[in-house]
Amino acid sequence: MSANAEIARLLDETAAMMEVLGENRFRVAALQRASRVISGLGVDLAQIAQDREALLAIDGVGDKIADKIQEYVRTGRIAEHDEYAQRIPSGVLDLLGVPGLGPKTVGLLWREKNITTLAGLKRALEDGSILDLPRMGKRSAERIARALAFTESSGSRTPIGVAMPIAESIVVRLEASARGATAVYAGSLRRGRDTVGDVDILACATDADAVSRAFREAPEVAEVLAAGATKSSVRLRAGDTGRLIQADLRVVERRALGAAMLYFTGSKDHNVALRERARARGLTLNEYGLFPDDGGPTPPQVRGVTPVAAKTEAAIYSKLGLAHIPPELREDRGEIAAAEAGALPDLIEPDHISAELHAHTTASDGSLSIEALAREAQRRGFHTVAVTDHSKSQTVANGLDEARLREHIASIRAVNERMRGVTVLAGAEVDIHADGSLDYDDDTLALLDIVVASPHWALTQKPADATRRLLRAIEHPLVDIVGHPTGRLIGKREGLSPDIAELCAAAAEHGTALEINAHWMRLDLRDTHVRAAVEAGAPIAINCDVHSERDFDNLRYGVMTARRGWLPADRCVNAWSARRLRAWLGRRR
DNA sequence: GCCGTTTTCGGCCCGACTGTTTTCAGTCG
Repeated sequence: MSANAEIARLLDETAAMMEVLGENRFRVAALQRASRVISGLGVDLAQIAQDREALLAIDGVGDKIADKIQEYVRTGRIAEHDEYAQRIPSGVLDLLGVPGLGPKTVGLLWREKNITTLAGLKRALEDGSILDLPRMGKRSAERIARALAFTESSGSRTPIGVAMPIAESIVVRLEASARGATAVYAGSLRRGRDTVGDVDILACATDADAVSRAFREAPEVAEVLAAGATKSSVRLRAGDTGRLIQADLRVVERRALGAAMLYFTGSKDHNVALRERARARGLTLNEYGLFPDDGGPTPPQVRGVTPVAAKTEAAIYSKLGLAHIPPELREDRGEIAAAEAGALPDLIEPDHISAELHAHTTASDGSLSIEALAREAQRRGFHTVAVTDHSKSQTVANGLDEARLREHIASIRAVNERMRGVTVLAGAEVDIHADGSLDYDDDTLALLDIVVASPHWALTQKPADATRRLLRAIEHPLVDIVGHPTGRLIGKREGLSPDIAELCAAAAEHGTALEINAHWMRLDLRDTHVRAAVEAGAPIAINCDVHSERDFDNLRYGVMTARRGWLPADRCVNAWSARRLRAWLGRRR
């Protein structure tokens, strides 16, 4: 695990322990904020820890947290974390992971009933002893029991590729449920995060009740958690995955849809920053609109105060003196300052993509023939598609040895001769061995139009080894793209933790593209890595790693990840004209 | 514990819903 991830985890755990102990909530919030900022940081804290000014320049990092970062880099520990860990059994923090159990209840469970593990909680629910606690009735106990079952079955976050189709089908159903109804999804899904905690839906309709009913009575609903006049929460069965995912619906007034979208899209940190900005301008912002701050005793919308802006997000940003900020950027990572300065990036969009540069055919583990692949690429409006089947070491994927590769290249060239309107490139996805050497020799690589080099195994190497390995591939004169550089699988495999800054600098120097693999199980590079690559000046590829026709549909997840990394279109090789792409591929051949 | 166009102290975003209460605490986003 990288230093950043570990420091973020220790700070977050410290905050959780402080919360259970009932300590000052602002100190807790400060640690949580620092943890979030650090986990999304592009630079490696281990590299800059000596530079105190650089640490203090990080949002949310002050003297105390800078001390903790330096302490961690020096000793591998944070003493304050250890002290709290002495006072609280570790299982108590697991209890906080159960939805509906907050620090107060967890603290009570621990102190009053000595419940310090999920198993202990389960026993107390079964034997009814949990009912001894103050404010703990039968209904609360039942709610906790269901929440516990939920965490055990599918407690972790859901990949965007699973959640997005669910959200889209809910939107369609709600819009059909009442005349003139409008529905949109918000939350981290709209921001394009690689995983989501839940699905947030907003709806407007004259018949709010009909929309709410349609939401709660949908066939996928396994359980209704809340059913208010404007807010409903349910747990849904997520397709055939066997897991459950929470979905929340808010029914809002059409005239305040923009304010609601802003509020429910988040992120939390972005919203807090916007509210602080509003306050500094004598305004107050909530999910009903941007209002003059008249210091009234009740919320302005309750008193019929006319909002300064509410209907659209753009109007609210405008009244706050900001350009409209695309959802993918709303993470409080400098987007507000950029919007104020008119310096937001000209972000890439799905329509900009006109080449797929990582695709497999039946020659290795794909399901399409070369020709079927080419036709599908053409149908999607692409000017170029690269056939990049696996190299010889990928025996499980039917990787090609040199002899088969030569035949394959001839077949690709033959198809390319026949096709009109789309260029089919002869390429390969070549394994990067653990030491950074490649799976084909240079003479073989020189036969190809394009080389994607990817790590597929030895994905538990030490960070320094991984950095050396990937650097060697980036510096290789015949490598055009490094595919899914860390090899992570979301929720399943952490993958490599190379020094991203070093890789990006080398990629910029050698003109080698780093790939965002658009498959929703990978999304690797991840958003923060893309941001580092953009800042370093490295080219980026967004590829679908096509194995079947449907894989092309994953492009949108890759593009959302790119946007989260502030990627402008002209830095993405897949968005270049055929001519520019050819010139780049020919630069060293 | 952070932070500053209200600035080095004294604030720190705001509302919906539930359950167990008779007016509100806890949780969530």
